[in-house]
Amino acid sequence: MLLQSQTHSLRPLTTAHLAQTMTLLELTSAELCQKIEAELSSNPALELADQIRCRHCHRRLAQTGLCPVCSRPPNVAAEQPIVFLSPREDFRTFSDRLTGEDLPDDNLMVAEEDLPAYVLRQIATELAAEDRPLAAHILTSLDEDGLLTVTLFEIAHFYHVPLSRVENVLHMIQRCEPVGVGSETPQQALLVQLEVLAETRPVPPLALRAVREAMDLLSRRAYPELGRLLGVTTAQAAYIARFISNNLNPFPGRAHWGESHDSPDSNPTYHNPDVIISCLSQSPETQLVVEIVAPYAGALRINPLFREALAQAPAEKADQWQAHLEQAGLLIKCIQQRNHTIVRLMQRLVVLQREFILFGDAHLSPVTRASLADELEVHESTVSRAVSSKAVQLPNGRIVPLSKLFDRSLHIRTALIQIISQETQPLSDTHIADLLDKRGFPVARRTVAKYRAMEGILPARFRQPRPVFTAK
DNA sequence: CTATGGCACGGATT
DNA sequence: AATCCGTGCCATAG
Repeated sequence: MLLQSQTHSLRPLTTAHLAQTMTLLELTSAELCQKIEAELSSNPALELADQIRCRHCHRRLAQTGLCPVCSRPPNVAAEQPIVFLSPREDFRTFSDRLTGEDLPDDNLMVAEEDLPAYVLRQIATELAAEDRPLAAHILTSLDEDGLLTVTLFEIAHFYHVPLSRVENVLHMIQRCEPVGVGSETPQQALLVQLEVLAETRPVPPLALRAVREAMDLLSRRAYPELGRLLGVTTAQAAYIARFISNNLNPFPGRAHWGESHDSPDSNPTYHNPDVIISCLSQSPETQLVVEIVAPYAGALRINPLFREALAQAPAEKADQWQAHLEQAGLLIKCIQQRNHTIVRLMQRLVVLQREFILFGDAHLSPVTRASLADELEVHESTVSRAVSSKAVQLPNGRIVPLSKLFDRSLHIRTALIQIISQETQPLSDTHIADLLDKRGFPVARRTVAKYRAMEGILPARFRQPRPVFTAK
């Protein structure tokens, strides 16, 4: 049976095709990258063409010419996002991005590249080129808890730069996911986390003092003493402590991701984003740029020499070679299809969740996978597969699971958080339910309790009777 | 007596 | 078909 490698049908041709497309769709870009590499080394029919780059910005491309950002037509509606495949292989290019300068340290390469690469990617755009060695040095000096093992002074001394510059770089790093990474002590990590957390949700004012002044009491769970020190009751002290342990992590290296703060999910793969969303400008009408990380896209092809050689293949090898050829063609086609699906999906999704992407949690609209599948005219399970286990990087640098864009209750939970943060006296669940109802979120009282629990907020009677004012 | 958490059920989602 | 989520009912703590 001949392989119709020229055919560009978007519809699966064979059951094998179908099955493989399904499997590929579930893979993370990093996993796909590994799979392709495995295939490349075992299958001689497959080869890697030269990388194509944009003539202007040198971004890696899937097709020749200008990248979609550089070539974008001048007047496009803001709602229309720019979506394109970005064939970068992330962890590979980690060293690429640092080069230009000499690498300060050999152990930078393989050993613990997951966490450093993950963090570096988040700050890559803001980081001045001359600060890269500093960032690299810091990131490669982390222990498994994500804490710094060297002093800033040593680094400054090593590069002969002012301490303040190192501090600046560290500050950028600390504010990346996992928040607090690179801190020198657990205490410092907690402080950074509090700072970041306070931007998106209310934080008990005393938590800051508790961390700053009473770390030892916190770790010993000495709540009565803690209460006395802070001038509040034991119950309130316990609440603070619980808030801290629920929402903060003194060892940022053992990261959880996103906002979730449940049990230590030791998901071993740090998440390279599969999709990167950024803004073209600061204005609220900005067009969004969506990069779909698709390793080797456009660079993978069937080795023409192999195809020629096949004609004169020794008889005993002919079958095997033919199989190689078919396998390679199939893989390429499946990858194309995977990318195509993801592009279409993101294209639509970004439009639907534009508000959320730009303005944060409160603006998430509850989109279901089913409804999206319907619009795209694909099967629900296709969307499900494409969404599961992938991560997306938002313009603000946060990396969250793609499934968060399908969260049905996040916007209600943020409304709830907001209500509680503004309460002058603790409101009962029933009362909160009423308030939510007035805002257009009809939820049962019982559900309020569930949301509270999810957010690590204690029941009304354990909350502070009235806001305690502290020196900020 | 009121406010909450636990358990379990049914419908929606995956 | 399996799972998740919102909700109602009931026991319990304050």
